[in-house]
Amino acid sequence: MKVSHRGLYALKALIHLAEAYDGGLVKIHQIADEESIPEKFLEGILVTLKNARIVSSERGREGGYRLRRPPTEILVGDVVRILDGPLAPFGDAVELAHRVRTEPRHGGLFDLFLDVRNAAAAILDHTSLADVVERNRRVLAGRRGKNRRRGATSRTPA
Amino acid sequence: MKVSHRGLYALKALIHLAEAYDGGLVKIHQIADEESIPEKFLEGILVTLKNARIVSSERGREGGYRLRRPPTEILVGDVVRILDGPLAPFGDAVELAHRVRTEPRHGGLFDLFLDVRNAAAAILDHTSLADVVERNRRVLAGRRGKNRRRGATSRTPA
DNA sequence: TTATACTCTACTGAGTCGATAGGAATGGAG
DNA sequence: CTCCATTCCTATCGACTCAGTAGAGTATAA
Repeated sequence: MKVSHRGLYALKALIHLAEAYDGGLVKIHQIADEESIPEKFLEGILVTLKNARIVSSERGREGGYRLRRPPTEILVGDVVRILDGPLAPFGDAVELAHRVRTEPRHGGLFDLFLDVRNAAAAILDHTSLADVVERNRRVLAGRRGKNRRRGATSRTPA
Repeated sequence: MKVSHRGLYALKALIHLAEAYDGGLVKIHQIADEESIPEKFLEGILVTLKNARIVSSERGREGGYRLRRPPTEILVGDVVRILDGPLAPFGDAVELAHRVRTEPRHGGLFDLFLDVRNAAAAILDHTSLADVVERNRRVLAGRRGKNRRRGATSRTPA
């Protein structure tokens, strides 16, 4: 699995929107400015996220973008898949499972890749935008405790 | 992290050499044939592996390739890094650690990526070619037990 | 000396990636 | 109704990577 600049920009933009979730619409220009993302490039990324129903938009003078669901319900794994494809290091989970069965001499190799993709999925599919925002704060505030908070609905510190 | 066809071919060729480890030299032609890899393409891959000191070669009539170290001492993680670069989903471990510290608004995001790369490394750096050969056999022979056998050098569980 | 095998360099055609340009559609403000 | 800020769409660009090929060069055993 590889995360491109596009994918990184998308995540940064979504984190921005997550932080502004209760504040209504946010304009592309503002996101691009504060996150140092080329504005025209971000345009295309947001359209992709809109088609994937992650964000919604309104046009015209008072337009802008907002998250379509609360930040606790948008998983990093989904975003990565939309922008950069499957989490697996080679092909996708279905193809890997297939090759485990059909390539007699190398079943174990693809099975190993499947383990890697499952390990990545275990992390990214259990981390929501809200979790990342929380983690940003934690890292910023000294980050002594190498705590692993899990779950889309995580709330409590400690 | 992304494993290219090149990386996959390399691993298949190395597994081939691991199985023939006690049998002396193996010719490119033979590997290419039995593993269905374009011969000229495999040529270049093996030179890369030779420069990385994973395999050694001898020229001339009775030439060929062999592993430079026993299959228990060659880790899949090393091979992937040689052919396809760092295991991290973005940049490498050093860059990620640096950005955790220097991007105040998104430290948590890069910290998350670091978790993913560590999860991948925990698997691939504890699996040797010998482990993969063993796993191939296991998968081939029914593969009921979803056992995780670890490498001769393995130390910590994930 | 010759056949066989590895070595090296260069190249190609297709595709991806980050980024930009220019305009069309939309909707609020005056 | 007209302006204008904003999202939306398409097209293009240059640089780069990737899978694969071509061909000449070098070492070695028989």
